[in-house]
Amino acid sequence: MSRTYHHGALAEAMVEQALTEVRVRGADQVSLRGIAQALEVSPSAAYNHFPDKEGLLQAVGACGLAALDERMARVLAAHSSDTAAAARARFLGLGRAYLAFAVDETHLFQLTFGPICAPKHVPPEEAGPYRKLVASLEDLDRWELLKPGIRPGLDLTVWAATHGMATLLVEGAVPSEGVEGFLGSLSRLVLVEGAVQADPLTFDPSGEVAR
Amino acid sequence: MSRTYHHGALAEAMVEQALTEVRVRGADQVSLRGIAQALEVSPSAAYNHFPDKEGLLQAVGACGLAALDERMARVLAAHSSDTAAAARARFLGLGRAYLAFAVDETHLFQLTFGPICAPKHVPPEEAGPYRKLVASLEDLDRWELLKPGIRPGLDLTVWAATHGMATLLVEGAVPSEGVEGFLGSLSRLVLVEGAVQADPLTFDPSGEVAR
DNA sequence: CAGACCAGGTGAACGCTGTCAACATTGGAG
DNA sequence: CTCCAATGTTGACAGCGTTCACCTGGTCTG
Repeated sequence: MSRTYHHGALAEAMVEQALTEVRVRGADQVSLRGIAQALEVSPSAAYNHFPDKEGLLQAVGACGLAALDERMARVLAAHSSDTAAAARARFLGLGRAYLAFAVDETHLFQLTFGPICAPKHVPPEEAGPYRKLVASLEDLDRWELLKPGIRPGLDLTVWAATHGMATLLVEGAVPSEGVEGFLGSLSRLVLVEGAVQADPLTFDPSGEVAR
Repeated sequence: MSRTYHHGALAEAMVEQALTEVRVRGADQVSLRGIAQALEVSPSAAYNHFPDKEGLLQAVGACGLAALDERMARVLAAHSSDTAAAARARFLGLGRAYLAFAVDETHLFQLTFGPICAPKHVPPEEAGPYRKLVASLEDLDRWELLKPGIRPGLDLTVWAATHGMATLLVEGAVPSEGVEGFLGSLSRLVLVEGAVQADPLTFDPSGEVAR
């Protein structure tokens, strides 16, 4: 029906539209004008809500970070019991969630961790994904599932490994079949032997991106 | 000194000009027209040598890969002796070279491993940096410096960790002071204890970019 | 040695982009 | 009821990548 002169929630609508366009075509293929046109709005309307195009894309990137965080939160919720097996499952599940996000939200991942957005994020120590990783490692430590003597600096190293594997997947340098091998190898480096994994550790890749 | 009508080596000159502009301003801040202007040449002249702007940038990205490879080659040359200590030094030196490249050639690194160039590279198994890493790990294995049972998949994991740390540095998510801590932690995961590192392992960050 | 050839240059033009300044519209507070 | 601040519009600008028709001049051929 005939749009009123004032849209009412243009900022949110623009982020949402930009989000869907980023997901299918990639961040550098979306144009402010295109988004405005899709919303039947003048191109310059955006400047009432965002300082510039980068500002809009940064908002989209924040959505990407939130979506990743939510995937990881789902993993934690799915393995919340207080057992050694669950601690292992959380650790591997978090890694799998991170990599799954990279694989099936390639463009969004690239924007979220690319040059436009990365410098604008809150410092990683305060961001959800990193904190979840750290907590998971502390858990493993409590259950004495970590190899002895490797704790110092482990957070950063595991994060770098996972994030690096994600970017290699995104760049197409490694096929997505390599994910399980990577997780296996990482486990071999970090986890104590024995305690063969008990539960299936499946992760549902339901592709919802929040807000 | 009036330039002749035909430049003679426009392709190389454009790549070089683009390279220096990428290094200082970043790939998405360089324009074909700007490069042409700097070379006192018509903007459309580029299309005699490159299919489009991406083609030119891909050539620049290839230079970046070559520069990284050369840094790593220098490390190997500096620790070429056939001893266990040298094998260790090569491993750590390669990692340090990779990270040093990311730190002081941030923009070039981003282009080289970004969406424009990454898909165009030769498969990593044939590229210099990855092969050098693999060779280094095989070396460590020969000297029995690797922790037992971790060999399968190690190449990919160590590569991912190093590349991931490099991207975190580039994104500013981790300060460059974290490099040594990372290398220490990675060593702790991968290398057998004892054999404290003997030689200083310094790496000269002389900032030459080839070609 | 004339002349054609063609790789490699030019210039103008097109459509697209992000951005801005000046103006229009309107819901809601006083 | 009035006015205002928030929000949208219009028109313009400069710069971008890209294309097309044309021009230049060294090299090879008859």
